[in-house]
Formats: sequence, C-alpha cells, structure tokens
Amino acid sequence: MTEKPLTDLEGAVLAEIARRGVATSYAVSRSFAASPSEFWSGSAGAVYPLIKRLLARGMVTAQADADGKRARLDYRLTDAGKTAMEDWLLDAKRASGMGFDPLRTRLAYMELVDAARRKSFLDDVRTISADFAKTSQPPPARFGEQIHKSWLTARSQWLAKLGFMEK
Amino acid sequence: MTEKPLTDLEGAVLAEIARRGVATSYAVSRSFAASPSEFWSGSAGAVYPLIKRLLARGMVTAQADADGKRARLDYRLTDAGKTAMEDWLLDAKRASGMGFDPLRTRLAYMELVDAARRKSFLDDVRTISADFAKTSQPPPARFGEQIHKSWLTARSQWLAKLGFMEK
DNA sequence: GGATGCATGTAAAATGTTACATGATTTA
DNA sequence: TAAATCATGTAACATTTTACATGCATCC
Repeated sequence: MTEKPLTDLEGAVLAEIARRGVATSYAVSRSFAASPSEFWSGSAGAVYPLIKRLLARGMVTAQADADGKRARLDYRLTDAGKTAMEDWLLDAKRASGMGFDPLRTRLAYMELVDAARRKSFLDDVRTISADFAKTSQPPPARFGEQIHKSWLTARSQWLAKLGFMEK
Repeated sequence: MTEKPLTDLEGAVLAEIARRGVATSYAVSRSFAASPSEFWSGSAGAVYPLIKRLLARGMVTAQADADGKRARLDYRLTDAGKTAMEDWLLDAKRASGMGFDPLRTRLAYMELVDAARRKSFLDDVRTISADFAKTSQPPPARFGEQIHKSWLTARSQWLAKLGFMEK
C-alpha cells in the first residue's frame, strides 16, 4: 500500500519542523504567516489539524512539554516523516510545475483593456515590486530569504522584457 | 454595501467569458483544463457552481440556447461583471503578490539535504523545464501563450543564477 | 489587578477535487 | 446500432479560511 504523497503544504510543514528539530504547531503557524509569500495564511485552523493528520500517519511524534503549565505539544519528525519529506522536497517533476502567479494570470488577459490602462497597470506593478524588494528583511540567515528576494528581482526583469504587452 | 472582491479564479473566469463574448460553463472549464498551468484543474465541480454564483451576484446573464435540443446556458458579462472583472484584472497590488511556486517553496528548504542531492535535484528540474519549454503549443494566438512560455524561460534563467545553492 | 497579547485549539462556512450520473452526439 | 465521447451537471469528500473560545503571562 503506497502512501499517499504529501501535499505541498504538508511537505512544507514537515520541512519546517525538520529545520527546527522540534516545533509546536504554533511555531510552524507563525513561520508560514511571516513568510513573504502570502499564499498560505498559516492560520491555526489549517496548521493544527494538518499536523494532527501527520501524527496519525506516523510522520511526526508528539511529546507533551512536561515543564510548562499549559498543554503544549512538541513535534519531531519520525524516520518515515523524514523520508516522506525528502521525497516531497526532491520531487523534481512536481517542482517544475508552474504553480500560481497572480501577475501571470492577469497578464494572460491584458488584451481585454486598452493600451493606456495596460501601461498604467504595469507601471504600478513595477513600483510596488521595487518597493517590496527594497524593504530589507532582517536576518538573511537561510536560503529562504535569498530565494524570495532573488525571485522578485527575476520577475521584475522578466516583466521589463515583456515589451510586446505595452506595444 | 461594497461588493466582496472577486477571487482570482472568479476574476479569471469572468475574463475568459469576456474574451469569448459568449461562453458556456463547459467552454470555460475546457479552457482552464487546457492551460499550461496545472494549478486550476478546470473541473466541472469547480466551474459550474462558480458561474452560478456569479449569476446570483449579477455578474453574468444566462441565456438558454433555443436552438439546441439539450439544456445549455450561454453566459455573457453584465456591465457590473465587466467592471468587477476590470477591477480584478487591474489590481496592481494583488498582482504583485508572490503567489505559489512549487520550485521556490522547495528551494527554501534545500539546506535540509546534502549538496550532492541538491545538485541532482536541480539538474533534473533544469532538464524537465527545458523539455517542457520545447514542446511547442500550436496556436500562439493570444498573450497567454507568450506569457507562459516566456515565464518558464525567465524562471530557468533565474534558476541558472542561483549558484549559491550548489555551493 | 485589569487590559493586552500570546498560545492552543475548535466550529462554521467557503471553496475546490474526485467521482459519479445522465442525456445527446458522433463514429465505427 | 453499439460504443465512445461530448456536454451538463450533482454529490461526497477534503482542505483551508475566518471567526470564535479560552487559559496563561505580562505589563501598566
């Protein structure tokens, strides 16, 4: 019985726990909420049940924090969890998918408005993107920081080359 | 009472109907299913109810096809629908968001595996991406085709520059 | 010691996927 | 005319968001 492969959110949650070694649902939730990508809200309603499902599937262990007064569960990856996480992480086929890009989606329909409004829109996007890239995140400790920033830069350059849109 | 803004899928569906002038739910469904982006499946279960919601909100009109033997509804944008679609399309702030990228998400956790496996993964992604970009779509009729292809190219170039990942 | 925010969740509602049902149309 | 495919949906299920509930800790 082949295990159902992890969803992207499940994979990312396991990876986040792996990075931390030990993590509570709350800590994972905060991580996703703080990410520069707004795609996953990191809401408690998503993360707590998801990690409980991972527990039921044997991907993580739960340990009650003895010290604390308040109920609090520390999660760690099991061997099965580590394997599943790596299978997700190194899945080159899935990684090569296009995902969802709110800009790309709109650009595909830009023909529906006149050139003047297209231009105004693209100018605004450039301004907002440039501003966003400027706000320096504090600790560029890990790959993640560099990835997000360099990606924004790359998208800006891509956008600059889409001359045919402005005609 | 300010209308709730359109979701990205709703906006894209309205834009698709606008592009066609008249469209059935089935036609919209096929469009999304055929898109090179695999993010929205274009399943009937998503599209038919979504367009019914748009109808209830006055964004589209429904007209039964008199000619056909079989029930069949042709949808057209209303003025309100056109306005809402343009508000969605030209929303530069939302367009500037990062969306979801299955590659970027994984790259942010690449530190969790050793350099050899990282390299192997990145090689595979490059191969798959190059192959995908090679398969030429038939009709480059509209912006959409050029957008998707040029985006894949841009992402490949971005990836090529991420030297620090391979160390 | 009351207000504010941190931490841990659950509940209700919305949205999307997969699977199914069913009638019409084409094709072999 | 039987089989396959097109077309139009609905139903059951899973996932995620938004809102809510509640207890602990801190700070004013």
